[in-house]
Amino acid sequence: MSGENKKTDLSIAWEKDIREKGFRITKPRKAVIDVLALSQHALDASQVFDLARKDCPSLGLVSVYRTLEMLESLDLIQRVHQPDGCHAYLAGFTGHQHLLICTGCGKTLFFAGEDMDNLFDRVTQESGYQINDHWLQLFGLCKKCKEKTGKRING
Amino acid sequence: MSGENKKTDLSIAWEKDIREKGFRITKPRKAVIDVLALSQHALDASQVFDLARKDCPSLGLVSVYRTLEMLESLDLIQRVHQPDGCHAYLAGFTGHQHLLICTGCGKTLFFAGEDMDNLFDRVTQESGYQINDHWLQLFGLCKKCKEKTGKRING
DNA sequence: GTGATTGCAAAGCGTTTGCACCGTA
DNA sequence: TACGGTGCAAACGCTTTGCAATCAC
Repeated sequence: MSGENKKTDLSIAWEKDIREKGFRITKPRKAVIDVLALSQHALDASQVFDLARKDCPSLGLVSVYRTLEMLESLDLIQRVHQPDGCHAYLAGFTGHQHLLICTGCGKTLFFAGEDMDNLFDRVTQESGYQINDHWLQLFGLCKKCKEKTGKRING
Repeated sequence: MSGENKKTDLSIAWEKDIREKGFRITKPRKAVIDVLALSQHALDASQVFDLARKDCPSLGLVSVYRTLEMLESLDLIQRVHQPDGCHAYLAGFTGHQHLLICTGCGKTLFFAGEDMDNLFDRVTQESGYQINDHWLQLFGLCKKCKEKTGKRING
């Protein structure tokens, strides 16, 4: 489960990556990067804005959008699609989405799914399609949210 | 592969369903229903609007939105999430998304994926999450689009 | 110093709402 | 006939763009 990495390392690595690509590290960008690198939740622009303003009160929403765009183009974050929206971003790019998302609190983990090759082979044969990419997302409740709903009458 | 059903039957069944739920069948609704029931592609509001206007020139975009909302609430269509957007709708509700989408022409098929239980069990044990729902989407090229890109230098 | 980056304000775009008229049942 | 449904126009919210001031390198 790579979603439990130490995230401080991640933001340092990102800054290095960003510099090497010719972009500058600024205070607004640092604030946005820290928020995303530290979070295990998919966050939308507005949520990143609110959280990052604690570190950088002068931050503008526009800079959040522009930083998200940059980080996505560098494959440092990816857009996450959920039933209630597709405008949230998550740190950690794996090339394709293998996500486990808690519908209670939004906590998100990546997982490996190597044993899907059989399914892909079968669908390829049955459909005649050439499969190039895939998304696999599981929705459920994390341990904490499971306990909460178990203890309450109306979760 | 249920994506290859006879779609004319589908729109008749939908109209029955809609009437039974207390909604009226009107010309604008018929036009929208026919477009969705006949299409094997996920279509967004604007695409449905353009296609349905051929049958019902007076149709307004607002009615398209309202009809899409109604059909989704009746589980007759579902929203499809793709890398380039999540505002398209597809006929045929399966309870969860098991889709095979052509990135060339957008043609979409449903497929069965029963043999994913092993994966779900494994992820449940490793993560402690209680998995309630899942999306599995494959992206690739259908037979026709595969041939096209094979024959052209720049597809 | 210089050019990338910023925040603000305004524009843009897709979607929703208010309302008077229309058409189905 | 009654009221659900319609199209238009306006409102709305999120996102992008234009621009002068600012800041990293």
